[in-house]
Amino acid sequence: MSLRFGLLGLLGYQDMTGYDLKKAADATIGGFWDAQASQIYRELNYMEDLGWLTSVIEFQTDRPNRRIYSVTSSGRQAFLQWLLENHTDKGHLNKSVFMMKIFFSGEHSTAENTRVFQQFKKNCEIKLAELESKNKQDFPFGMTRDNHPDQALYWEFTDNFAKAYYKLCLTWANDCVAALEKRLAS
Amino acid sequence: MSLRFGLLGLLGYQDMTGYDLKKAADATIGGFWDAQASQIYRELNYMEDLGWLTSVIEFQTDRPNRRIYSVTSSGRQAFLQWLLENHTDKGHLNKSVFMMKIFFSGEHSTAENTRVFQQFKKNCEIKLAELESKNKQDFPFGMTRDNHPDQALYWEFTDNFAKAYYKLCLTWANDCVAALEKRLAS
DNA sequence: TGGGTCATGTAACCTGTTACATGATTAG
DNA sequence: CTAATCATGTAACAGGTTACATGACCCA
Repeated sequence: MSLRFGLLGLLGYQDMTGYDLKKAADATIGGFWDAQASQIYRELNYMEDLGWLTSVIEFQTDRPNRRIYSVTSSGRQAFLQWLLENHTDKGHLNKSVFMMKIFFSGEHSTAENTRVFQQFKKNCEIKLAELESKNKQDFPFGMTRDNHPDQALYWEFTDNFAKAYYKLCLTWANDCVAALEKRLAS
Repeated sequence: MSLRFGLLGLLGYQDMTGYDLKKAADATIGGFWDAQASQIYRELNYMEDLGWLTSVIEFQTDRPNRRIYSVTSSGRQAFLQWLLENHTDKGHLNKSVFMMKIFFSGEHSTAENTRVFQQFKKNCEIKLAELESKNKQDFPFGMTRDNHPDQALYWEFTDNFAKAYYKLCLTWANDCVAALEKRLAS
């Protein structure tokens, strides 16, 4: 349900194809939402049925044709309403498969779990590095910070959150490893 | 798919009914997994079909009968295998409706967004308080730390993560509010 | 010549959510 | 008297995932 509105939001910045949207989503909301191409096409189709989007086909000879979507006024309205609706999602930690596994990791050996944490740390470092490098570039498809000064501050907020999150993961994992080592020693 | 294994894990500590499991899940993995009773019953049913669980009915006169589940050896095996499988979920930030809304909040007024952050902070404080108070009690249904010394350390890890997460949320929200106020002033 | 990019989709599936139903007992 | 607790479920739905299919062009 939320990817739907994410797509509407992105299309509010710029008319795009499903293919473009996949890339735009990865570059913008990708830090907290992994959008599947198949779902994007399905949502676009559905929203066009609802009258939230219209599309035109751009014919190409050397490449596949492109279906370019634009938001209608009723689509825009639906988007704004969604933004104002009461958040049922309150930003809470939820559905973390990783935490589920950690919770039950007492079934493994201490040595093995140490390795799991080390791997986890590596993943976090990769994520952090991605975020840092992404930072320097602008978003694609005309979604530059200059073009959208009112939005850019909020883009930064989500970016800051993601960075702080992965830093937290790193320090937490370090603390866990330290606790495991202490246990091994005793 | 993961609730499935969460239930298996909990039943590994203690035979229980679906009703018990709902409470046990809330008290243990509730910090990062909100389990729905209806799904619990469905999963129990499914796992019994798979042969991962067996159940006996305890007849009661004054209250509804209780169907008590126990893990079979094949269920135990499936659980252990799941634990060892490569994590596809790498603990990454994903599917955060809240972040999605923040990302697009440039459409609102600065004043309104400040209120959103204040509400968010309140929610986080409530969550933190819950975690602090939960801390002092033991888990229900015989899942005490003394009974499960090997597991208790990992229970703490997930608990620590949840606490650190909500603290991070608070400082982040404070920073956002500060940035918004700075903008209002300029 | 093989893999990546461009570009769009379908189908089946799995997981989780929401709403509803039942009905006795007990505590405030 | 009323609300909560005990206890188990069903049905419909929504949303997201995985796997697959197509086919041309371009670069190494």
